[in-house]
Amino acid sequence: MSEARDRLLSTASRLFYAEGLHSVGVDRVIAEAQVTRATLYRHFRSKDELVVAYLTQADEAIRARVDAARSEVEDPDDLIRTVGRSIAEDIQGEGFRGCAFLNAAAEYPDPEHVVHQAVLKHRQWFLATMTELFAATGKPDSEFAGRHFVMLRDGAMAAGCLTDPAPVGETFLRGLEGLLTYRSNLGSALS
Amino acid sequence: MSEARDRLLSTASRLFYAEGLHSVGVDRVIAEAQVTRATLYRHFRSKDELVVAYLTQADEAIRARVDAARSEVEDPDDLIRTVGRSIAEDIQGEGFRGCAFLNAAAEYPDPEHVVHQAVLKHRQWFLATMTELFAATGKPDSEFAGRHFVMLRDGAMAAGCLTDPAPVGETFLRGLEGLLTYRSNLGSALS
DNA sequence: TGAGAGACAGAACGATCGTTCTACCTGCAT
DNA sequence: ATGCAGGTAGAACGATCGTTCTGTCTCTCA
Repeated sequence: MSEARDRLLSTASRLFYAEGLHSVGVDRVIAEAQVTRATLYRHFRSKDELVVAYLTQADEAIRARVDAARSEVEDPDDLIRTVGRSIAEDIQGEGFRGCAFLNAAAEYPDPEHVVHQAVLKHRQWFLATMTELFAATGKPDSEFAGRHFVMLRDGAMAAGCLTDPAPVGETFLRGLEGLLTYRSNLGSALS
Repeated sequence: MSEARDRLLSTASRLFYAEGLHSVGVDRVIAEAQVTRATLYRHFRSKDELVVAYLTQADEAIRARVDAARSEVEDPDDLIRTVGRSIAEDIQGEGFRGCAFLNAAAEYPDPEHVVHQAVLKHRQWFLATMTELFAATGKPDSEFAGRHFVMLRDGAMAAGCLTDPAPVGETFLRGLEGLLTYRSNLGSALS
């Protein structure tokens, strides 16, 4: 859409992710985006809506990456590994500050709040998607595997910005490999 | 110490944990603790210090629980299971709102900030302690096992307040059992 | 040519933030 | 008896919060 809107959203995303949602006020955003207050409120009804737009953008970026991996990798196990490696790379990347959604949920604990609900929506999609990927391996109990994967991911994302990210990424990938190995010894799903 | 200080700290803990650090102002705290502003600032130099006191109290409570388990359970594997069950119970408990430390880190990303450092201190202790417990099993690679345990815990704590806690707790305990099984098939540590 | 949308500038709103202040009262220890 | 620590009460500080407002200027498209 508008060029000012893009600058607004990308600036807000950068600041929100790096410094937190409540810590960054609209004054900071409009100053660094070089936009006036009126412009912000023309494109976003409120700060909450700006936060939701930030999370929506992050959600779409992740979906796009998973979809890309899906179309590039055929083998179900390798596809899961690809997603896992992508996560491990994120953790090691410059300026990594944890999961944008987990951080947002920590700041907006009220389940009724729009921001909190945006987090839930993303997480529901991600869990369902990972469960699908595990189901595609033909092994049983993909529900548990999906939850296990997400749990490892959440832990890795949370710890990755609190300690040296290298061993965190390594532990995550090794844990994932353990899960895949465990499942490789299972019989095929009956249903 | 003082009776007003206790009321202050317990009220602050309840509000901070339930609603977040930045969302709860000092006005809320003093109102619900039925204490005046001057009383708060007699006992705590600033709000930051009150937050640190809240985290310190939580840290001590967790250390006490681990120490209690340590003196009650002899078998190393069972001791780890006991700590794991304690975490799973927390997640299922009334009013669970995630890990107080992970939530605090999300709100205070600056590594130099006293609150952030209180989080790091607690996590260093916890990781070191769990690594010790795994080392006590006599199996090798306790470093990885400790990191793996903490990663599962972090993921479980993060997800436990975002979805139905029952399957989260189940997944966590099943993942932990998988880790213990994997290690039971390892040879004894050489060093 | 003229209308309307989008961005500009900037003042101002009431509310809340964390913090400091003066002043008075009480209970306990020296 | 005196002093002081710890509590009460309440006003006030400057700063920042998110939001709304009145204007003006500049494009684009009918």
